[in-house]
Amino acid sequence: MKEYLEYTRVFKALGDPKRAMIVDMLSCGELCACMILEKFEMSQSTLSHHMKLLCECGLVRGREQGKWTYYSLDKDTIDRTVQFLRRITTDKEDCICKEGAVFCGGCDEDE
Amino acid sequence: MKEYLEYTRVFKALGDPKRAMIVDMLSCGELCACMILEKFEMSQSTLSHHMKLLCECGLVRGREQGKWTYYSLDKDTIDRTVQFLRRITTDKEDCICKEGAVFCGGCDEDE
DNA sequence: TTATCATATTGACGAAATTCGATTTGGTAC
DNA sequence: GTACCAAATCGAATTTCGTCAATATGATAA
Repeated sequence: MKEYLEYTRVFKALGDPKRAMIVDMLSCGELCACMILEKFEMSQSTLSHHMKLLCECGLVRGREQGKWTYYSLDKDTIDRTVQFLRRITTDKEDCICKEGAVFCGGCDEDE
Repeated sequence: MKEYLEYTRVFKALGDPKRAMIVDMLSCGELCACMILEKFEMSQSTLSHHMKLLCECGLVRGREQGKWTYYSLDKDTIDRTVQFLRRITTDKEDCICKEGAVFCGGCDEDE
């Protein structure tokens, strides 16, 4: 259950087009905030907010150096997120659909 | 650009824990709405709303039969979403970070 | 037809997200 | 020290989201 919350935060972060584009930009390597800001029509405070969200869910790491902050992707979080997505979309023995009473008598009888 | 919108809708759909759980439940096969409803503490209208979102982004397909609606995962959408996630997080030649002027003079000079 | 059942839709509400301008923080340069 | 720059934070306006009760739709059963 805690696992769902962990990864749905990542998905929520990727659920905004501008944040997905920021992730894409970072795929080639570390960038400082000002470089990212140049590519988008948004205020500095808005970008900072997006970067905070991306960092909080674990997708991105920030490294402060002097007055700049450099951002890069956390490949480990990405790998685990892909694995989670694969897991919840693949048939498996311990699926939550098999826990407890999931039967709907009406449906079974009338089908 | 249109691609970002297409897949961020999928991520947004996966960004809610209950919807992620619904996807997980469907991973073992088709289920009717009433079966899913039994597993969650939410009203029928709320579930219907979630199912609509999951269908609209392409993750889930609905099949109406009599008075029931059966839902199942769209594996193709899932595969393409995983590929998209891999693409935007992997170093590549045609990355958007290489388009146009992305330089931040100040950063380069002072670093 | 009338009743009933499964699901979808509508309308309303509070909570959360997105955005910006203004300000603050903390580092660098003079 | 002061001035300046990059980034974070704050406060407020607007939009979107998640939720429910009530109602509508549409199929089946009697």
